Amino acid sequence: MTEKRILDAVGTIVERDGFEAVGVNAVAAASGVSKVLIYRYFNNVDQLLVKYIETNDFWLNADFASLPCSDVREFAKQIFRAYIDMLRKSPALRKLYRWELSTQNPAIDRLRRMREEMGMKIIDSVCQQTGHERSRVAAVASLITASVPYLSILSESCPVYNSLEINADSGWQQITETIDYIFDKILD
Amino acid sequence: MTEKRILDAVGTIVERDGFEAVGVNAVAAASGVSKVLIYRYFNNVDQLLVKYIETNDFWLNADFASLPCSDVREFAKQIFRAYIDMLRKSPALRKLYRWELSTQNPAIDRLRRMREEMGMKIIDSVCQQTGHERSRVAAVASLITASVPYLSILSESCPVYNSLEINADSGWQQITETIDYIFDKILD
DNA sequence: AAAGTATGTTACCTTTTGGTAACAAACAAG
DNA sequence: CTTGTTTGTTACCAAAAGGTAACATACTTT
Repeated sequence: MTEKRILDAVGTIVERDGFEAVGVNAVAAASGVSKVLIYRYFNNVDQLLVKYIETNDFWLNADFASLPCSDVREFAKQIFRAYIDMLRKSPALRKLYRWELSTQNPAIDRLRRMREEMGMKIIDSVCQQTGHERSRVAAVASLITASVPYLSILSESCPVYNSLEINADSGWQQITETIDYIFDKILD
Repeated sequence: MTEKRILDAVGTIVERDGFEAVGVNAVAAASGVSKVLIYRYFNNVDQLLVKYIETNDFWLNADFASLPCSDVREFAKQIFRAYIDMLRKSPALRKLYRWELSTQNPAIDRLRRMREEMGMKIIDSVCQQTGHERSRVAAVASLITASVPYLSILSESCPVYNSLEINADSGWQQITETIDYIFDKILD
């Protein structure tokens, strides 16, 4: 129960200030639990964060497998839509992506492996069913999947990017439509 | 002269550990200059960073205007190539882009305004000469210009992304080719 | 009832952070 | 010569960081 209170406090801090702000003192203050107990339950802050990431398992929550998959092209579009939705509605996920860019640890490595695995699976199936080059499909997928976290993180402090309102639905609708368009044009 | 030593030290720290690591103590240690002098020359760390950004003026250094601009499509491709090159070869620029995602201050605002202005100018000319919708062109440009900093930052700690070797020339060649390809397909 | 283990609190420690006061020397201008 | 400004050093301060020792309480287990 105390353990849960600590992890909940981590969640609160992450959503508000990001993973960078998670320290023993901050967590102790936010949870009302003594510092010493944090060290007893989790050995140090790193392992606390690992536990937080694992319990909120970011990539297991992303069950793209459940999407309707009639057409491959449509399936890919759906995946990107789900990806955008997740990042747009979850501050914690945005913070995770931001944190990744300046930190390295086992939890992040694991997430990357899962992401890589999932990505390859999708790219493989797209190639198989459309007959396109793997390298081309991989590059397109990378460009899109990389831009989405960047723009969603940026939107928190920069409302407009190249005239796109990235902090509003309208901007993301434009982005979604353009991703669809690229897919229609590229995977012809 | 002392001023230069301080700014140089900032550069060293930024390239190695990023803007987040620039503090009075760190700069004093790296430059061999007393803390007090840092406060005398620049009033605080924020203004020191502003000065550093302004002297290394990141967006004035990016003179895309000097590129050969026969065909618009070719011009756009050249710009993206230059953009990728800059980000790939300058650790400081990568660190700036990373820093931007978690900080807000006047210097960053200014950079964003310049970026926005330059972006709009290019997008305008592309639209004008190809007859494409502004919103579509803006969205494509945003997707690409957002993915490049993300992937280049990521490459420092994650060598492979969707099977692309983003920490090697080969991966970026693939990306460059695909950007060209997208342009040829989209700006038909 | 006694021993042992899990749970919690208080109080302390060191290091590093940003920031300043006070004093010393160098040098130009009256 | 002396006044004032620039340039610099030493030494200090308070706050916040990560981290631990020691003690108290409670709940099992034999």
